[in-house]
Amino acid sequence: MDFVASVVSGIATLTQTMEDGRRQMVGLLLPSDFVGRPGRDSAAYDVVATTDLVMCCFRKKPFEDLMLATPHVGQRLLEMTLDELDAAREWMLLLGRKTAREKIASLIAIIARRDASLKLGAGHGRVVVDLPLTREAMSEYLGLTLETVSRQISALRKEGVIEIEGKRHIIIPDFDALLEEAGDDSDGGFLA
Amino acid sequence: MDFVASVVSGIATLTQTMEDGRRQMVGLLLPSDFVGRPGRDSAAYDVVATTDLVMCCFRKKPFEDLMLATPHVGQRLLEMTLDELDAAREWMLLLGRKTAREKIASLIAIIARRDASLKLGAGHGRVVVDLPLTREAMSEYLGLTLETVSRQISALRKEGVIEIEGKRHIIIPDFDALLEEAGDDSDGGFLA
DNA sequence: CGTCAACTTGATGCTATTCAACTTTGGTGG
DNA sequence: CCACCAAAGTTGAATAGCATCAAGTTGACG
Repeated sequence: MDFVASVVSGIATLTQTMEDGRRQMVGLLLPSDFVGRPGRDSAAYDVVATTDLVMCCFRKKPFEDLMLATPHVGQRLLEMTLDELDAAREWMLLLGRKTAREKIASLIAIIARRDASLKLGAGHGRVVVDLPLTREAMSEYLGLTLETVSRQISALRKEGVIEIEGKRHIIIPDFDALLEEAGDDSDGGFLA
Repeated sequence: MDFVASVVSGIATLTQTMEDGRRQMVGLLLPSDFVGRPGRDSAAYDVVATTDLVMCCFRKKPFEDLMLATPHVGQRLLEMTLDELDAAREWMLLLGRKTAREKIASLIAIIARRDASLKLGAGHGRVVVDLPLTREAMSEYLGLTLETVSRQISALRKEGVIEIEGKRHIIIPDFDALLEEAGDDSDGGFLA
């Protein structure tokens, strides 16, 4: 990787893979997210585009020069990295302690919040989301199998926590009810 | 938190807690690690000292001024944060995809590496470690119950992967064999 | 209209949790 | 010095929850 980049549109994922093929997503790159590390030529993760993707790329060397020249840029990058670290820690709580059901509810809430923060207007009532991920990608995000993901989504649907149109289009009649299922304490920080 | 700080000696943990009391460790602070975030007055995590602890503290405001004055400091802090992010991602793989046995082996390996990197001389043969954590703290690190931690440690002992003296003192007769149990691909990056 | 990928659903088994009893260790005061 | 106690750790039995294996179903596209 000789580049650093910023996601303009589309979605990419960062995943780690074990020798025997087990995979865990460790980063979900949505528009406005930053990729790559100045200062190291890492390649420890697979970066995979899951949709058509437009990224704004910079060669690493000139970018590093820019950082030295304008401390403001480095400042901003540190802030973004700290936000990512916070998100990673929230994610660790999810992976280590939440049930399959809570994991699914959390993921839907995270995605809903992410694209509410773009489209403006959070709202606690009726919310509509398009899942940008396949069931398999969700399972890699959540540390589950894709079958369990499918089952839990069905369960949430049957109990009226979510409604589904097609395969990816989700309607959340009551966002607070979803958060309840996610096990997050109410209104929880707008991290991711 | 009006401070930022650096751990001098002793050990502290960063944990998140759910309403119902489930806890997940999200940071293990060993000597040389940095705590706190310039730019935000976070308090989303519990910071708990698990041993006697000496930290080198700075009031946040002057520290931020220092960062603006000397870009080098910000630079270094960004590097450290990116390292932490890498460690967090490794940790996510552990939480999401590893078995209880692999988790335990991984934790022992991580700790062994951490204090080998201080004491110098990695070595692949016989290694000795003192676990700085209780079984409960380990279970919070690994996303397991303390009973499972205890059982898996016993299992590794019975199979000769590790030897135990007292409760915390561990001898690793063959470090590579331990790594094998950890499921990490051989020699895996020296991240944590 | 056939095909393929994504998804759903069912049956079964295994891993880690839960609940519970017990053992070991280190520290404290009689 | 040692008996006692609490904290830490171990071990067992039963159970729950998720994984695995195995068919199906749906929907988009050629």
